Amino acid sequence: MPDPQTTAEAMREAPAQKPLRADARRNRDRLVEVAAQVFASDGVDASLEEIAKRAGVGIGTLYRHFPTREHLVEVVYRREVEGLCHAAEELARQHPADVALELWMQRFVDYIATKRGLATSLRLLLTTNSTLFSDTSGRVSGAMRSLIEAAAASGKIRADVDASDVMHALGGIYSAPNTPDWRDRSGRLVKLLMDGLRFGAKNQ
Amino acid sequence: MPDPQTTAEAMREAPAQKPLRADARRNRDRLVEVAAQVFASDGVDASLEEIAKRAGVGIGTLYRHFPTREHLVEVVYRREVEGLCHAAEELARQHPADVALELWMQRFVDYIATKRGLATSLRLLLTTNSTLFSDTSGRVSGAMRSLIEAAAASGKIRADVDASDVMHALGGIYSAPNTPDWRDRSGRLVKLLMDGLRFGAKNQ
DNA sequence: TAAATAAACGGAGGCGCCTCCGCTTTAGTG
DNA sequence: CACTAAAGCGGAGGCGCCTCCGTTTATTTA
Repeated sequence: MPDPQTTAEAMREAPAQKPLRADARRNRDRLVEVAAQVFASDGVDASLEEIAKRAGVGIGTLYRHFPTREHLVEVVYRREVEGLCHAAEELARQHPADVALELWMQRFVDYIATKRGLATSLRLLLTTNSTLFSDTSGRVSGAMRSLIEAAAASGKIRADVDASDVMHALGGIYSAPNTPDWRDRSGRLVKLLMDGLRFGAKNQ
Repeated sequence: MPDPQTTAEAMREAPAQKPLRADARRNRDRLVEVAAQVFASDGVDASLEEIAKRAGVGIGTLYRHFPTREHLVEVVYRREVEGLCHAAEELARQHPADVALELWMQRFVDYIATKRGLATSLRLLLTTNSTLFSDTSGRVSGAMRSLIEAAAASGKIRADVDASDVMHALGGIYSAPNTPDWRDRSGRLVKLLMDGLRFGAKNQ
């Protein structure tokens, strides 16, 4: 019988999946990376055979790692959300709190922009897979909350704002129609929002 | 300029579609009929080529009439709802009001049962296409309301029930798990519901 | 290092989707 | 009825999906 403590911990951390063989791990990572690019440029209905080819693996390998298109999309999506949240920490480290917040919101908006085209399929995935939804939206709003609290604590923005309100304000971007000047508009929206947040702040 | 009244009426009745040529109409009807059977037995992911073949037409013909799978599914679905509502009138004509209600509810339940397997795809279609949802649910609840009101008016069931309550009660069927004795269960549910409705009725 | 074995690879093949366009049929017109 | 234009037909063809299994490769063992 195996050491119960080790087993239990391993189970909690990585549920029942032994480490992949080196080549398998390489191929898997490569596939996710390529898929992220291809989905971004061609949409989530892009050809999986194309993705396999660009990743330099056979279609069979793709299907072994990701039994359905949705599996692959989910992994890519989670990775992107992770990147977004990681960027929040990075920006917080390298800029004054209010600037970090502004830069991050801009990046968030850009990210949403790239997802607009995929909205239908992605919405479907997010409604079907409720775990995915709660995980990712929790991560994102958590990142935003940290940035806002830090900015408020430093006195760079007013202290009386609620993170979820700001989240909703950014959400207004969704309702904007698909005009060509979309990017500019959203950029202005973020600036406007920041002005509002800075208004009446203690420290400058 | 065309006669405005004729135009307006034609527009309201059949929005901008001139009558089909005889052969086209024949093929279209045939396709819908075959599709209904095939969807029922194989699910809404059944092969469209199979449907075309069984209907004795080329795949091109199917696609001309129904540009996407969803179009075809929608037409089939509307037809079935129509059938269900028509059955309500028919039953009302041929049976005492309470019996008509009971028979119809049984039929409704059976109908839902056949749709259980398709639930995911159908739910998707119904959430995507909100017109379809409101049209059909309106039709169905209307049919039910008529039956209930007639039964209440004739004194065969109590007069203090609300049609929407009964609708909800039937909806409880959805929550039942996919056990093998599903049919029997739902049959008993309908009987139980009818007993409740008859309890304390004026006329027997 | 060599052999053994378990893990992973990859692409052929079969099937369904959907478009495109040359051919057929229908519904008017004289 | 004969003719014609418009409407409709249909299936070949190209592409993507996904499975299956013979071959290759990483890891373990001796």
